[in-house]
This record gives sequence, structure tokens and C-alpha cells, in this order.
Amino acid sequence: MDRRVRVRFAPSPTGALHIGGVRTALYNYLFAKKHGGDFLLRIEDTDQTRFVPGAEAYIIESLKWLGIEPVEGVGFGSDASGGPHTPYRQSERKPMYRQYAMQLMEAGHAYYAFDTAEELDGMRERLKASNVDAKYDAITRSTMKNSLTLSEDEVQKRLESGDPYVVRFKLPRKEEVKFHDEIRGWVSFNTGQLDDKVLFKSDGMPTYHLANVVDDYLMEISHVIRGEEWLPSAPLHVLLYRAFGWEDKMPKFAHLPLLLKPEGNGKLSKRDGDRLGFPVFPLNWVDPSTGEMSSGYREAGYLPDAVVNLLAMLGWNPGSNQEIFTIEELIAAFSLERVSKSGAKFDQNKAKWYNQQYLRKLDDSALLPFLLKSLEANGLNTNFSEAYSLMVCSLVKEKMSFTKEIWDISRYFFLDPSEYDLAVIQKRWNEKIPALLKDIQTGLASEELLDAQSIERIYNECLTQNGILGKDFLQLFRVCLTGVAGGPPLFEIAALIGREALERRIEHAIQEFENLHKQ
RNA sequence: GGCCCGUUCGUCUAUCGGUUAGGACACCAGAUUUUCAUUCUGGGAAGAGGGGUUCGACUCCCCUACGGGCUACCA
Repeated sequence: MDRRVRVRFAPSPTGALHIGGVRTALYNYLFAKKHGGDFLLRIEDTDQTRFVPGAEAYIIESLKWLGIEPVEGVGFGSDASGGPHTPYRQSERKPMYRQYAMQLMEAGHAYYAFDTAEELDGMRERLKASNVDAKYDAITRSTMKNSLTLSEDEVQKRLESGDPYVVRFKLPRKEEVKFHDEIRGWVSFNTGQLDDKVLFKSDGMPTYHLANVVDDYLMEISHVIRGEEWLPSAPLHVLLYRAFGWEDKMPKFAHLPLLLKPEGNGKLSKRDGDRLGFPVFPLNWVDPSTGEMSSGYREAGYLPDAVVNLLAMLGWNPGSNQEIFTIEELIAAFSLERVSKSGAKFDQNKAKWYNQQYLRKLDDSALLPFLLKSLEANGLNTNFSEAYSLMVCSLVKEKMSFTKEIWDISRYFFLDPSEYDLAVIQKRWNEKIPALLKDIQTGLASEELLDAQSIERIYNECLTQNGILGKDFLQLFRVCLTGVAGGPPLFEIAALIGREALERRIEHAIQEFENLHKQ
């Protein structure tokens, strides 16, 4: 156990990385950092038929956005090679795997199989018909075309004539395979239930099982932290380490609980896309074959630290009541023992709450780029000073849950209201209002300095003059100035938008409200 | 179907044999806010069912139910 901690995140680039995968990466990262070890990214692209262009770049960009950065691997590392175990893309490691398949063959742990897809289907159908588990195992392999049943000459001949073949693992007949999972404790399987998995495909590529074990060994991985969907193949991997004679270098396993759909059934999947009302991807993703777009946390207005925090708490807890963690605090507190065993449903409300918390902690200036981007999109970027925008950010910050809301809740700082909240007008309007608004208008016009205090003073004076109560009018006045029913403190808004805007907006309200309230 | 993993408030979870079963989100009520929101206070809300073991079980064991995963020359 004094082995250097080295863990890896090993996604296959078959599409956008979904948040379950992100969480797996995060837990690996936290574990590595916690133990002063290494976190690496390996791309498992051994299935050429499922390759999706852009997926790898997407994974890398996602990890960078979230700050879950590997020290080695594709797209990372101190130099272009990615690190000392380059390459980190399994397709580029292709030439290395064959020798390991051969090593198993020579040791009698693997064999050639020549069965065609049709023959395999036939076998499965036959077994199913007789109510037996349809699998290529210790019994069925004796009825199939492989180097255990065919003569040596025949095998040689097939190999030489280029017949397609695969290499299968020769599973021990009836053996209890036990291993200790860092999260679940002892887990055991009987090899009688397993089958002779293909290790090496007819296209010359290894399957996941072979490539994964070989690479973990070569890259000196100390802990395999992955999703629970891999638990059933873990015994195979254990057996492979034994067959290779690498048992002393076998990593410890930790199988993470799955992230479930909020509506009840099944694990959260890539297909869920936007259906659920929250993103399942870190970044926006456009499916290159269908052109279909799925939204991501970044574009939905989440802050990366908030996403990291909420993902960390989904399936792990510190054992205390602390909910908000910086990444350093997460690293310090993290342990596999406190990862829960059962699947967790994603909670949108909690996610929103987390984002709000992080938004509020942000400097006003950190919000500025989001606002400036919106101003630019609306062609207003040259009309207002950056100092003005910064003040808007500070006023509006507490009202936001997501960065992308900033334009919607602050547009009235830049544009006169084009429409008004009718419900408020209808509820609060009465015949005294026009005179009151006029009074405020003239009061403001004759005041030299318009700051929040002076505006409020004038406002209150006019209220008393007109015999109107503040609670009956303030919200209407807010609608008059901003068009909407809620927002930051009104007199601060008024002070910021300034004399001309106030004059214009009050004048407009005097003309419009009378008609609007009748609608 | 088979194998494996799991099961505490609506949701995320604490509890590692003895607690009025705690917290957070959400929800509801009240207070504060001349408006909305914020904030504060309070409230309702849980151990799947059945057997054991034990002086004592949410906690340990077994069975059942339910949920999930896997069962490809996909990862």
C-alpha cells in the first residue's frame, strides 16, 4: 500500500461526456490529489465503429472547464506527448496489445476462435431453446471452432490463409473469484456464470478488457475508480491480472454508484439530453451525425466550481453538515469509504441552489464578462461605460441563479421598458397615480443631485402629499421604471439609470399606465 | 431468464447495536423588507415487508419485494 497513487479516467470517445462520467473523473481527481498522486486521462477508442469526431476534444475541454485536470494523458501533460507512458490513446497503442494476447495464449489462458457471427448466433439460439444460459463457456467452447477443438494443422492453416479470428480468454471452470471493492467491501463471483470473453478482435484491436488491464498495468495504475456498470466484468479483470502474473501489481477497485434519472427509472443516459429540464452534459454538444444539439452546464449558466461541488456531493458526503466546499476542501475531505453504495438521483433544485451560492460569492467583476457579452449581442456595448455595467452586476448579483440570466434581469438598466407587468398595473393603479407620478417627475427635475437617498426622499414626500401609502405604490413605481415586478433595491436602480432615463420612463408611464390598467 | 449490486423524509444524505432518527434542497407558515427577492424563525416529512440474532436493531444474518447494473468481436 506504499505504492504511488495513480488513477485514470478512461472514457471512450463515443459522444459527449455525460455528468456521470464527469463525476467519475472528479472522484478520480480528488482521490489522486488527496494522496499526492497522479490523475491521468486515457482515451479508450478501441471500437473503431463507434468513433465520434469531436468527442475527444469535447472531453478534454470539459475537464479543463471544470478544472479537473489530469497531469498525464491525451491533451494534457507537461509536453505534447502527454507524459511518460505515451501514447494515451488506445488506438495508437494498437501494436502493443497483440504480444499480450500471445502471452496468454502461450500460458494456456487464451485460445483462437474462428466462429463466424452466424455460428455464434446459432449456438446461442440452440442453447436458449434448450433453456440453458447462452454463453461461450467451458462447456460450449468444446463444440465451437477454436484452437481447443481444431487440430494444430487446421489452426495453422486457417491462420496462414488469413481466416478471421479472435482470441478468447479461457475461463477457469468453476472458481470463486473474490475481490475487495473499496466501496462495497468483498464481492464474489463464480466463473461458472461468466463466459470466455473476447480479448482480441478480428480487426486486430483489443477489446476493452484486454486493453484496460494491460494499460492499467503498464501505466502503473494503483486504483481503478469507475462506474458500477463495470462491476460484473471486474472478476474477469482480476483473472486477467492473475493470468498475466501481475497479481502483485493489481490495482484496488472502487465501483461508484450510478447517477439515476430524476423521474425514477434507469441510469441517466446520454440520450436523456434536454428532456429532463437540466443539462446532462458539461458543455453544449452537437451530435455530428444528426446535428442535434444538447445543452451543457456551461451554456446553461452554471459556474464550474458549483458543478464540481454539487457533483461531489452526489454520492459522497464528508460526514459533517458542510455543503459548500472549495476544491481544496474537497480534496482534503474526500475518501472512498464515504462514497455511498446506492445510486443517486440528480436534483435540479439543489443544483440551482448550489449555483446561486457560488454566484453570490463571486466578485462583481467576475460577472462583468457575461453582461458585456449580452450587451454586445444586443448592440449596446458602446453605449455604456464598463463602470456602469460593473455597478449593474453588483446590484443584480443576488437576484441571479445562473449566469445566463444576467441580461434578462438587467436589461432595464440599458433599455427603457418596452412592456410592463400588467398584473401589477391592474392591481395598483388608481386615479391618484398620474398626479403622483407628475409630482415625482417635477420633484426629481428640481433636485440637483440624484442619488438613491435624494430620490427616495422626493418619492416619500410626494407620497405624503398625495395621500398614498408606500406599500400600495412602490411596486407600481418599480414597474414604471423597470417594467418588471421584482429586482434589486429600487432607489439604487433609479440613481444608477440617471436623470434622463427617469424623466423618460416616468413620462412614458404617465401616458401608458392609464390605458394599460383597463386592459 | 441468469448473475451481481443496492433499499433512511419528495430528493441528496447523517447514524458505523442504545438518538425525541440529525442536516441540506424543495414545500408550507410567520417575522423582517414602504414592493418582489434576500434574510431570520418555525412546521410537516423517512428506516420496503417478514423472520431471526441480541437485554436492546435503521444498524448484524436470512427470506421476500422493489430498484439498478451486466449478460456483444460496445465501452
